[in-house]
Amino acid sequence: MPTTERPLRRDAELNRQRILAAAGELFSERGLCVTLDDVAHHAGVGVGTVYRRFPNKEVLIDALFERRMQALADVAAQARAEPDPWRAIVQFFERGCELQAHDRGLKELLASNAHGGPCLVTIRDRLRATVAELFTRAQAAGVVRADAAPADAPLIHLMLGVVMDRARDVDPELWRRYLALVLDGLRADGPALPVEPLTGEQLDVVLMR
Amino acid sequence: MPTTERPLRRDAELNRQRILAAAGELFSERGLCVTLDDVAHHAGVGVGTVYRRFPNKEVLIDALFERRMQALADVAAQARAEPDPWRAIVQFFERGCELQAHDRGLKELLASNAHGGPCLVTIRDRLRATVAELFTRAQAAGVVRADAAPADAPLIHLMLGVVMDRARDVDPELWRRYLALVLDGLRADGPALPVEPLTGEQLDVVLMR
DNA sequence: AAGGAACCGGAGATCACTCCTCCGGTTTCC
DNA sequence: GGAAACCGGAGGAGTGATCTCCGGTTCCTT
Repeated sequence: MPTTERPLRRDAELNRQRILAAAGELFSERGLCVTLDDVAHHAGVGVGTVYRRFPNKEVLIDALFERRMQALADVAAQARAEPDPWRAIVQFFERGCELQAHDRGLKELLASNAHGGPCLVTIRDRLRATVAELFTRAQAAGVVRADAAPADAPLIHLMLGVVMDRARDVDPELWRRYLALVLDGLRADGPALPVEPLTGEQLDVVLMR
Repeated sequence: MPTTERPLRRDAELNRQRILAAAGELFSERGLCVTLDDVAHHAGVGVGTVYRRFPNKEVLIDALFERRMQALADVAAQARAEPDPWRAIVQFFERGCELQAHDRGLKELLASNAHGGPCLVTIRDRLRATVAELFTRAQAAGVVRADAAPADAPLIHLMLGVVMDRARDVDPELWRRYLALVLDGLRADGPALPVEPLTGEQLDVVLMR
C-alpha cells in the first residue's frame, strides 16, 4: 500500500459519518438524483465539507452501496440454498424486489450500470452468475419454461421498478401483484415466447442509461 | 361561437403546417421532452413563430395527439369486435403496444395524465371503458384469470413501456417477449394475485406523474 | 401600386438547477 | 500556544428550457 492512511481528525471523522448517514437516508428515499448540496444540508454540515470528503457523487455512492448491493447478491445466494428450484426463483425475485422497493437508490443502481465503480461491478457480475444458476436449475427441473433466460431477470426487475416508482405513494406493495403475474407467466409452459432474450452485451447496453 | 376564426394569412398557415409536421416527427422519435425551440429549428422557422401559433407545448400536444390517441381507442374498439374473448385481449395489447412502440410521444402521453387537455381526457376515458368491457367478457368466458382487473392494463403498458425505452436501440421488438410472458400470466389461473388492483382514483394518481 | 396589418426570425432575458471552489474564521492536536 | 487541518456557505460557472421583443419582411386590401 503506497499511501499510509492517516486517520482523520476527530471532527472530520464525525462529519464523515454524519454525511454517510444522511446520504444513506436520502438515497434510499429519493434515489440517486439527490444533490451533494442536499446531502450536506440534511447532514447539518456545509457543502464544502461534503465535497472535501467525497470529491464527487460516484465515490459517495460506491462507499454507500457496496454493502447494499452485497445484500442483493446474498439474497440470490440464499435462494440458491433453497432446495425447491421453483421456490428458489420466487424467493429471489420477492426478496430482491423487497430490497429495491425499500431502497430507491439501490433500485436505480441496478437499473443502470451508469453509476457505480469497479467494486459494484464485481458484485453485479457475481449476482448475474448466481441468477443464471437459479434459472438453469429451475429449467432442468421443468418448473420454469424452457425459453426463459437469466437475461430476463434484470428486465423483469426493470419492469417492476416502474410499478414501485409510480405506485409508491398509493400502494407500495402493488409490485407484488405484477411480480405474481410475471412469475405465473414464467412458470406456465404456454405458447413459445416470440422474441429471443437479450445477449449479455445487449443487456449491458440496455442497462447503461 | 363568440369569436369568428379569421383564416390565417397564407404564409402563416403554411408555417403552421410545417410546425405541426415537424412536431409530429420529433414527438414520435424523441418523446414529449422535445423543446419548442427544437420543433422550430426542425420545421425551419423561427422560435417566435412557434410560440405565436402555439402559446405552449400543451396546446401543440393536444393538437397533434388527438388523432393518435383516437387510434389507440380504435384499437380497443376493434378488439371488442373480435369474437374470441382471449384473442381480443391479446389483440388489444399487441396492437396497442405496437402503436406505443412506434410513437414515443404517445407512449409518454399514456403513461402520464400530466400532459394533455380535455380532448385527450375524454378519449382516454372512452378507452378505459372499452378495456373494461374486454376484461369483463374475457373473465366471464373464463379465459382471463378472475382476479385480474381492467386497472391492470395501464400498469402492464407502463411496464412494457420501460422495455421499449431501454431496448429501443438494441432490440426494438423485445417488448413482445415480455408481453407474451405477462399475457401468459394473465391467462393462467395460477395462485391468487397477492395484492388488490388499483382503484380508479389510485390509478389516476399513479398515472399523474 | 401602395400602405398598413399581420407576420417573420432569432438573439437574448429570465428562471431554475446543479456542481463545485474559495477563503475568512474555527477547531484540533502536538 | 501555534501550525495544520478543518469548517461553512456564499457565489461563480455551466446548463437547459421557456418565452419575449422588435427591426425587418410579406401579404392582402383598396
